[in-house]
Amino acid sequence: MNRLTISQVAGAANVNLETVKYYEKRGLLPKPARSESGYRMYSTTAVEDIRLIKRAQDIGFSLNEIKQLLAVINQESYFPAEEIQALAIAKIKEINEKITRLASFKSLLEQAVERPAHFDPSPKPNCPVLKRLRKDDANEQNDRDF
Amino acid sequence: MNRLTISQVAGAANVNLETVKYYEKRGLLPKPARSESGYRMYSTTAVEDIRLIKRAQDIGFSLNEIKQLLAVINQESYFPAEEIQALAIAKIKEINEKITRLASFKSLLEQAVERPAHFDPSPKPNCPVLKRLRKDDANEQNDRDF
DNA sequence: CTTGACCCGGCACCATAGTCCGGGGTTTAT
DNA sequence: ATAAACCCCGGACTATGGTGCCGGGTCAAG
Repeated sequence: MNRLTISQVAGAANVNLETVKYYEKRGLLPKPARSESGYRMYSTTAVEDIRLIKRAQDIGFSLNEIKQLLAVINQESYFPAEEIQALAIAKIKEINEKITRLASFKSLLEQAVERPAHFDPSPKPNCPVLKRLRKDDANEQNDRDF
Repeated sequence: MNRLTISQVAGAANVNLETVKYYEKRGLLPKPARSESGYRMYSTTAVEDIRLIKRAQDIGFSLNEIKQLLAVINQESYFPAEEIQALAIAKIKEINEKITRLASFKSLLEQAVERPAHFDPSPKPNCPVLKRLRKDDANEQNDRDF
């Protein structure tokens, strides 16, 4: 309850002021109290809320997903507990997969770094790392929705 | 060298045909050989290329970043080895950070799952998990570029 | 040899996630 | 009490990553 203005919140969360409004419009941030003259008044928790959203986003969730996830996290679910439960579990699974992918991509890059291109400036079309990478990558056929 | 058509490649990689063209246009996929009549002819490696792109993307890299990363990975660098080295190292660091974020977000969700909302259907505004989450989240102030 | 499925290039269109702008009030520091 | 700085809302604009559509050529099966 620190009566922050929108620009203070935006500044503290390191986002554009418009982004704060945008998240409000999208329903990711609760509608803040208003001053007599109509100015938005925030408490410091709003800053943390935004930071959480940004983290979730950075991790690869869309704003809609984050909205759902927030409902799960603070149990503001208007639909059955089992559903949100299932949602959370699905997301956890997704996160695990993502971690796996990150790890393998990372080792890919590490290999590339360890074997620098100092020698052999002419690019071989079939370097072993590329092949390896492709093999690593070939299994696990996730069905995306395009 | 299996002489795949674009739709076969797209089908195998589970993306839209237009996406394949798009990646080519963006320089993420090498320009394929053409048949006499101008049809694109792919080898099976194109499928793996696309899958790799999709994975990298899923992990949070933009197409431009992926383009650079691909250059690093298959050493098609037209710029100094140290630079691509540095790029790769920076990306590895990024990946590590992302893994950390994923892990903490995951444990957040796990907590929410473990403590289902069966009891107390009225949403408390200040549930302990939310607070916890916010605290977890409060440190580490990464400076984004908005 | 025709018909349906496929491909070409180019351009239009879409969703997501912001970001900016402008006209008009408000607050604050001088 | 007045300028500078801040806020309001609505709408336009941007970038990214595709996706759709179209007229026209091509390929393969019947």
